[in-house]
Amino acid sequence: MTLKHAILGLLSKWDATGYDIKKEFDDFMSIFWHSHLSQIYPELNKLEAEELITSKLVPQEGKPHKKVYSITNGGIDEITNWVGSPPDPPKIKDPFLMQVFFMDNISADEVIFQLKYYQGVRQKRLKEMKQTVQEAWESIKERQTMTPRLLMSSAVLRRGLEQEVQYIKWCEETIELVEACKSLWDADTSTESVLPFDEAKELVEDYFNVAVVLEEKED
Amino acid sequence: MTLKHAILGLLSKWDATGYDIKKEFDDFMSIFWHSHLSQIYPELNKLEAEELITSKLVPQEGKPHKKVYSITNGGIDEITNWVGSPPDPPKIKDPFLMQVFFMDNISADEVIFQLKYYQGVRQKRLKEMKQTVQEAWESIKERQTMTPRLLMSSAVLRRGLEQEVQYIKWCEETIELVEACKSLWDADTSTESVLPFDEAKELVEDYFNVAVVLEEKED
DNA sequence: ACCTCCATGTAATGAGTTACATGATTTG
DNA sequence: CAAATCATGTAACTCATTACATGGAGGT
Repeated sequence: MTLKHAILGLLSKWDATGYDIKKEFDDFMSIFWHSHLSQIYPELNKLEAEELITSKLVPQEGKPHKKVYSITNGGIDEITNWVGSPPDPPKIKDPFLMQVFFMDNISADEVIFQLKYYQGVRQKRLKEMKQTVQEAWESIKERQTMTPRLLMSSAVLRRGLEQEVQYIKWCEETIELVEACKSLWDADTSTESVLPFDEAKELVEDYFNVAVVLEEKED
Repeated sequence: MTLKHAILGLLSKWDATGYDIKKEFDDFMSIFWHSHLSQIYPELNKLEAEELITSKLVPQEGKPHKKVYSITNGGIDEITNWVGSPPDPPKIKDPFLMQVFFMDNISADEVIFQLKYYQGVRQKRLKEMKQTVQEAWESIKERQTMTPRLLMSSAVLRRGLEQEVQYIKWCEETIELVEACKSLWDADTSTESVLPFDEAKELVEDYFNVAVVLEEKED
């Protein structure tokens, strides 16, 4: 249960409504968290009951009323404590990588198509992220102020950007690998044109070595 | 609901027990999936009821009996279809990145300590992954056979490895950044030694540029 | 006219985790 | 002698997603 800390962390900075929190999740925290409004609202009520946050109703003209939450001293204690505690392991669910893992079930051409399609999806996302970061950076430069908070959130945003860049590069390299090993998919039909093992071996080893050195030579 | 497809995907390759499936998740699929036995067993029963898989009881000596599952034609259809369909977006929950995002709440020294600690955690994991991949690769070289299945799973494993390598590098670079910007944390106490904005700006821009080029110059 | 933004919630369902229950064999 | 491995499951609980409900303001 870390939605609690995602909310407390945000409220340790500014007061906010449930709606604001959701937007912050989507805009700047999507690399490590996500949640629905229908989960955020009950959680806010729970945190208020635990006296980690308080709220006040703010009526507005031409817009619905809003409930603005503030963190309490108890809430500050809770978040400070949590930030300095040993982290839980990440829980990743990446359906696309799972599809790739099982793509021997479809043809080489379809594999390439899927990889290209997903590369496009990621490229689009990278572009959006770049723009968000760019805008945030411009407003920092205008204010001429750097704080620990801005520094740490920049660090996380950079991690998100480089993750996208690398995912896109991986798609590219994997497309090339599949392209070069296409004939492996024909193993049942024609025995002739199938890639010899030693050639495939070379290709896969090179593919690994662009990203990570597997064997450190010992001599 | 993709646990279904994780199981069907595995059974499209070999027959397996619930226990085997769990091990495969932990050993080779942990980069994109994870699940508990208490979730796998009921799911297997459900898939059998849907006639996507079948089972037979195999008694063993000195070990508990086991229930070996095989995929049916219906199951093959289901997995083939799914692999070629547009993927759901990934769902990441990375509590450590979230902690980093909120680490303005603790001192610069504590931040550096946390980053170093987690870097160690990731280094350990990388080492384990390297060994798993190495062993798998050795056995492939012995068999002298390359198949689409081995190719695609290698691609996913490499993605996992490079992800770890990059995460470790990010920790390193972020430690350096925080080290250089340490005095930002003293802003309240001494107004003197605080880092001027322009210097901080330079440091952060360099930090971004090692990983990703933010602004493409247009002239 | 329709869609998106603002704003808050409840209800139902689905997915995931932890705890409980059992028990022989092998490894450190 | 304790811990891990093999092997299957149920029950209780927490967390996450989708659907439902409401409604005005402003843009295309």
